[in-house]
Amino acid sequence: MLEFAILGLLQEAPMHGYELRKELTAKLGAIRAAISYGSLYPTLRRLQAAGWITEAAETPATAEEVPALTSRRGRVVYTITAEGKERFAQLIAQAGPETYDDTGFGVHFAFFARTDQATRLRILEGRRRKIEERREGLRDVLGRAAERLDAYTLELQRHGLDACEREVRWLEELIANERSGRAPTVPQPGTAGGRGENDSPPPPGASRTERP
Amino acid sequence: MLEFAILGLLQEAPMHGYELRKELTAKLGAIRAAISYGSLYPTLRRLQAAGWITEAAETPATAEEVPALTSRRGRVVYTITAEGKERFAQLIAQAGPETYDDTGFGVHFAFFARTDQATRLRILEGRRRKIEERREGLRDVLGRAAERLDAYTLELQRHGLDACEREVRWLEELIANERSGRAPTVPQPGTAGGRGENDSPPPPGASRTERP
DNA sequence: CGTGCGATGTATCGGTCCGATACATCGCGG
DNA sequence: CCGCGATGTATCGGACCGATACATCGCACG
Repeated sequence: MLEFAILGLLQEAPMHGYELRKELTAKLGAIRAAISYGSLYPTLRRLQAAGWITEAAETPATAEEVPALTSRRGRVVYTITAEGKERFAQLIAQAGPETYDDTGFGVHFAFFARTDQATRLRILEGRRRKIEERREGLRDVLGRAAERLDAYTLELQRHGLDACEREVRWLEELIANERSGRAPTVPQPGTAGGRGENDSPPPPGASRTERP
Repeated sequence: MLEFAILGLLQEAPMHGYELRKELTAKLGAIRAAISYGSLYPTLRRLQAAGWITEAAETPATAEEVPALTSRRGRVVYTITAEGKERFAQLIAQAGPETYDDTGFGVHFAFFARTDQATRLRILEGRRRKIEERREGLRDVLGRAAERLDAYTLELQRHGLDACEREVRWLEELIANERSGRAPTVPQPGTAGGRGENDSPPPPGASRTERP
């Protein structure tokens, strides 16, 4: 999952670790708290070993002076390679069952702008199916096993069931929008600034591995 | 987290691993998919090593016959010890920051029937604070950084923000109920059977480590 | 009559990710 | 001038997951 997110982000610009974490947190803030460095740095090393990103120590370019004095620990800037872009495209195309769990779906959704329409539709429907199954499970428990559980546990299930129903409705809307070929619309310009002119998704069919 | 859940469940009845997993899945179905055996069995071993549970091979009692023939691999039944109950009570009393993340809160909430009212209140308020912070973070991103993000990412944040607002409202209700000393009421007797006579929480102050 | 398949049941292994921790530099306000 | 918060890189132990292996039981289907 982290691998996917990093490859996706680095296609927008080269970054160093700290920056990567901040961008990741901003982009995925809705689904996970904050990426730990304990996962980030090992993953970066793994990606580099696989040849999907390259690591370049940041030197002040044309400054051969002050060579060893204090030896400022340079920031390490990571850049995605052509193989890395291929890998990212491949990860999108695969979209196995882990794509439908909470985290996996969220991360994939966050990079829908780099995903072709057919795959977007497939992922949305896979997620919907999964949530529907969870919903049925909760309904079963609330219906059949209700007397075996205490009031708090039941309340938790009820809240979970509500969230499931809500998400299914949300997914239905997104799927309908997707089928009609439109970008996700802004239904409520209500509270926070509903400025509408955002990136529109790439035209369906275009591969779109270059950054804008 | 798993440790806490296992100790909580085993206070209702001794169980073997498979059963434990099923009960765990039923009780926590709203917050996590299913506990993996890859976590369950090592945790059971850890709990046993710490002396919080005991392990007993299930023998057919008064049946010394058929001693070695086919040697049916007996199920292993786990029982909580007095130290285990103490440990559980201690885990409830601590309630650190990890109690407020999604999983931690869910698990603790599922065992609110074994938690005293003061702690329930503390956990609910801690959770509310945490969700409010997440909500503010999402509002910031949607307000300030909106033009830097694509339409899909924004839609994800909007959905996340909605979920936060919803959860805060839910928590407010629970907190109000808790302060008024009532068990969680059933607001909607709508769809699934709203049978009301469940466990009521233990009287505040009572230690309540015995099973009913 | 057998045979295969789904439920029950215990268990390990590799890998991902988190939380705590350590350490260093920089700019700014007190 | 001193501390403190932001920036920045990095490791370590531990929790948990997903895949896998293996064994028994009962029942439905041929």
